[in-house]
Amino acid sequence: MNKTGNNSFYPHVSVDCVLLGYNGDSLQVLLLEKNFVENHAQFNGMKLPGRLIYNNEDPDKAAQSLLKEWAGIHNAYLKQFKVFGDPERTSRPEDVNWLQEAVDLKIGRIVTVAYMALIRITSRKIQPAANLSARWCPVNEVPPLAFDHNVILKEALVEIRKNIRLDPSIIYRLLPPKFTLLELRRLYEVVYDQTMDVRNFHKKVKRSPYLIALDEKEENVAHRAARYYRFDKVSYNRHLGLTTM
Amino acid sequence: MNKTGNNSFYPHVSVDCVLLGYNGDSLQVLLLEKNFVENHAQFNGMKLPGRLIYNNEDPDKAAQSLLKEWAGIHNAYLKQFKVFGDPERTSRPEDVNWLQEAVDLKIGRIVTVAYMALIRITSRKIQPAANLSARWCPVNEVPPLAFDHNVILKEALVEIRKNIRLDPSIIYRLLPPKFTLLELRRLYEVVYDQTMDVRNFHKKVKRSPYLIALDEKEENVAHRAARYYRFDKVSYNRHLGLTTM
DNA sequence: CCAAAAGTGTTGTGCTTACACCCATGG
DNA sequence: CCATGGGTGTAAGCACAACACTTTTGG
Repeated sequence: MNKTGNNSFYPHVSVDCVLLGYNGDSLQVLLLEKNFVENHAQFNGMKLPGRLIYNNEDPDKAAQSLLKEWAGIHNAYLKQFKVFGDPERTSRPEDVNWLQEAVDLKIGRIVTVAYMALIRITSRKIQPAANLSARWCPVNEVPPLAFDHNVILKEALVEIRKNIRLDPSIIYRLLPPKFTLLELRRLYEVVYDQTMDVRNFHKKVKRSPYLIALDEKEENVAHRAARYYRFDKVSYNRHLGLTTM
Repeated sequence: MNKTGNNSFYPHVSVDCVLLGYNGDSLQVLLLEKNFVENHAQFNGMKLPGRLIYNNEDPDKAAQSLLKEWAGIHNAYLKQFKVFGDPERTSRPEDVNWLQEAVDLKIGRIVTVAYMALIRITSRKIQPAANLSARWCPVNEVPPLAFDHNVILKEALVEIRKNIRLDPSIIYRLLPPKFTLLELRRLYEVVYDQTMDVRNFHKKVKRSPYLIALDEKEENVAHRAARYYRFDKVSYNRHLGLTTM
């Protein structure tokens, strides 16, 4: 191994973003579809949103701009979680073709910084872009993706669980401002992929000073109406100061 | 912001390693001294071990090789923990000079992947290298470092505490194979920078099935001799399977 | 016998888990 | 009146924090 004077072989740097969304039912990840024709053959495949960073761009900023571009959101929870730098990660033939199509550069290799983000899926449509279409895909039904993106996704899911344990506030980003305890519990069950006891769950969350019961209840439901709650950021931050040390 | 065809402005990628060592007394970090003369002025300063990655090198491998180079060790706990990619991070004038001295390339900017490693400081000497000298420095007495290395160090210390909570086995890498509970407690106290109650500490660690009491005791100490313990990896892994899910 | 560190037990508090029934509402 | 989910309490076990004295050893 040796340094050479030829910069073009030094790695390029990209960001990739595992954008996780919740629609009140299942956890989904945003995938982009890549379609292009090469030598009269059609190539199809999906990938995570991502791109090379610009000359003078902070990777964190690049990830933020991806989030804005694809989800139209600029204040989501967004966290860098790992670098994937294996020199072979972009060398599968389909992936090489895809790269040459997308970027008009001879790319030696790409070191990518992986981010994860959490957003609430609303009715608002995801923006489609130039030659790509975006769609939400349940995390359990993700097809084989380009590059090492299946690995990146898997690691993001492990990471997000750790992060929610350390900082429960981030899970509330997946819920509307007012929510019932059933909705909250469903979300926990989806994220951790396990069922939870109703009574214990209620006791647990009611201990949290930042979960505030409202006077409002559901309306027009064919059963006893559930109370709405909201997450209070101010109380949460106060509470955090007391529990972290 | 725009892509250009000129690759030389794309970021270079480096690895930096926060190598934490314990000598039975305090937590130390390995720093390299950089000395060079420019325009008849002497430049001094310290930095974390690190370098650009080679053309076809996985950053993880690069970090491993740093570890081997500076600590002569190849099986330490070594973990990637964050990327530092602010375009301005290498632009302080002293740092620019240093870079031009060390690397005969015009460096636009460097995105660095930060690693942390834990090792036990033994009597064995740290290898000095070509134009650099290495030395251990207590983490509380670290001088201003090159680039953003003070920030990297600070984040590594936060990160290592999180990691030890999630995986206590890594703390035993800082102790000799046989150790007393006093030694173990001192280490925890140093890492978490707080004193711990002796009795509660004993109760806690004795609950761990992977901490094994030996029949050996200290010898020639001017007080009641303490029992030696050892960490058992096999029991630990068994135990882990039961507690993580 | 003194100095220095080893080693040990109890109590209260709070979190976790397991487990079953009545209540409110709309249709 | 029935189907649907809302909402609640108790007991056992375990982790955690606070707190003080006796034991062993060498000098």
